[in-house]
Amino acid sequence: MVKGFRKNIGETIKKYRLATHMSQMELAGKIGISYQQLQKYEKGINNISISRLKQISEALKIPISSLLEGQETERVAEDISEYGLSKEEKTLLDLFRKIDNKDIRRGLILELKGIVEILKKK
Amino acid sequence: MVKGFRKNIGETIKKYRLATHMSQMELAGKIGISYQQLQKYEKGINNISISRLKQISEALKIPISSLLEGQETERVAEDISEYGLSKEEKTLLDLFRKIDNKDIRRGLILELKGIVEILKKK
DNA sequence: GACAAAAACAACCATTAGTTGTATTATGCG
DNA sequence: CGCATAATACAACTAATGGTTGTTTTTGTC
Repeated sequence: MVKGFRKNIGETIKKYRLATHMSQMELAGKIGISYQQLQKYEKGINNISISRLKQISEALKIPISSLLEGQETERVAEDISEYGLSKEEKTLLDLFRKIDNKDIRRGLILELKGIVEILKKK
Repeated sequence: MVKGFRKNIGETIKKYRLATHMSQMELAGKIGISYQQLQKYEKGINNISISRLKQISEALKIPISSLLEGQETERVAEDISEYGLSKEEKTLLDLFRKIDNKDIRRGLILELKGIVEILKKK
């Protein structure tokens, strides 16, 4: 699954391999697999594991990140602020902390439980 | 092969998962695999492909690089998971996160604002 | 055109990624 | 406490694929 992704990486590998004038056999030899297997990587037929990718990056003398180029998600941590809380969650917490009345806080928790309970049954 | 590497990544995944208060089931659900399979990733039993890692990083809302760089990211995750929430606050957040309906979440925030407003006037 | 070397294609096997099912361990809740 | 239920761990199995070798096709270059 997620084939397009795989293929992309394979092409990137090939690109860097050619850039250093290495044949499939050479590179494959360095990382200890058959060149036919390397072909599969480059063509996106087989999945590439992290450890494999690291070996390849070392053989090509480039950082892993170079092989991941174009793969990194753009809007990664867009709405994540400190402590791994989303803005909305932070707002919630900030408001909640302003409620100094214990009973009201308890009540709110109960209300949430109720809502969650109802939503669960749908 | 190259087991140690794999395991490290699994542990990093786990740390980030816990940091965002996600259960194995939740995260596994988001990326479309069984939670048992996720366990294997976290325990380093199964290899993790690049595409899979990307899915995971997206589900956790962190860049892939965070999962790749062993040590450095470990500490970050540690910090995240240890932010000082009271038990009550944690409960609140956990419940809030179970509400997948955006409007309901919004409504709750508004309600809190109202409550805070009223309390202020006393 | 000939000849190698490099790359593609194919068929096959061994490993494992991924599944479901069950067991165990927390975590509430009355 | 004691019971329920969520969360995690463990086991057994199967389908998929990672990886192999063998053969064909392409790509030079002399």
